[in-house]
Amino acid sequence: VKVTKQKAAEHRAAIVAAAGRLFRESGFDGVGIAEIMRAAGLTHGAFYGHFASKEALAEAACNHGFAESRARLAARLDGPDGNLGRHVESYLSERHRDRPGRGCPMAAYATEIPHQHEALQRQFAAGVESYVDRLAEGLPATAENAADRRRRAVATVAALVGGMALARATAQASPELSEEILAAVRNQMEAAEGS
Amino acid sequence: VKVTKQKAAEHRAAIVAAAGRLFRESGFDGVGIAEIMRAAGLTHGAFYGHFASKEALAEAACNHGFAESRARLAARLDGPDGNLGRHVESYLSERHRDRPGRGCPMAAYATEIPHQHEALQRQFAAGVESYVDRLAEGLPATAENAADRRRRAVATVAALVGGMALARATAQASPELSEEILAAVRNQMEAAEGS
DNA sequence: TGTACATCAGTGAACGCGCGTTCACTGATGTAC
DNA sequence: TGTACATCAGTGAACGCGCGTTCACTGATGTAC
Repeated sequence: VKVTKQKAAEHRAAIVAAAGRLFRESGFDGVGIAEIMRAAGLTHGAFYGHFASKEALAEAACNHGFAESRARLAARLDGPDGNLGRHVESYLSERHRDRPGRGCPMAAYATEIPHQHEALQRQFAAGVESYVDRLAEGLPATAENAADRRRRAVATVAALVGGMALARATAQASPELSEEILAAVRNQMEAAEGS
Repeated sequence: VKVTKQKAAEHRAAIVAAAGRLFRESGFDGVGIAEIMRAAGLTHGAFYGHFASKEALAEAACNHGFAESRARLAARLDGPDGNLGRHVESYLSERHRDRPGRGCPMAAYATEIPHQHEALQRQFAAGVESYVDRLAEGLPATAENAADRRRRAVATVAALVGGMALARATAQASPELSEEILAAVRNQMEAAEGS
């Protein structure tokens, strides 16, 4: 059942996309190859024609997720009347909270990364680095120097990721607390930007 | 091989303690019953005399971890010259980063919680709630009203948890980035407290 | 206080299921002529 | 341009391992007399 080279390439992309979504929704260890392949419209046997292992797929999916995430960040910072506040609003939204499969890889993976293999940890660290870089670029250029902007970018990312991770962790058991977390971090970011 | 009722109670406590450490180090799905029981000095067969399931143990371990964590928080806020800054320093330390097994359950578990069973999600949410409550109590009482203090407490927890989770996730692959994250969040908290 | 016996915490083998991975096979693709 | 054939993406059964859970058994505990 050989298929066109183009079809095969599309299949590979579909596998990465499905894995990216499912891994973010259920964790690396919470989804199996069979489920991912089903979501990609194939059977599990075809998997090893595209990737050497589940680990290799996790790396590709992580990488792809960060690329998407950076693109969204860039669009919000650079778009018409784009700015940091706009990004904060959509990052700390209920929509983002409730759709982890399409959201930030940091908020989805953070606490699992230390338990994963080294190559994936490197992918993740590179993703964080690139995300911070992009955010630092987008910060309003005030009198502060580059090092200060970088510090602010890092601290902002930490607050966003922590807020989203906790909002998701509490969403089911305590929707009020979850909402409160999102609002409190949004509020804090506004205050910090104002100062 | 029946043992004293007291011994049995000690065994149960040892199981919870071992589970609390191992779950925080490797995640709920990253450690098996056998490993936990070995760490507690017993064999795996004895487990079901103490707990109904691995899920039930996870709940007990989560609960216990939050209790420890709250006690530490209270000690740092109330102790001699204790204050928020003191807590921030030790929370965002390399020592805390490198010993997740004895550290904050939120920073250890946050992104795994949504994939776990409902009872555990409730335990976790209750733990977050109690941690926030305790921190809000410890905030310097300025002119701001109770709602403002609560918001600040929530935002502070989010920044601490996000910072620690990201510092851990990047520690292996990029120690510089990991250290930078801890420093940036510490810096931001000082600035916020100063204002 | 001493003795007989029921209780029950702990042991270790075994079960069953899920999941990552392998493999023999299929049949469409794309190339050599 | 048409035909024969090697290639190789995809299929689905099967393997092997780890892990949560069960169970028959052991022997010390603690209770009834």
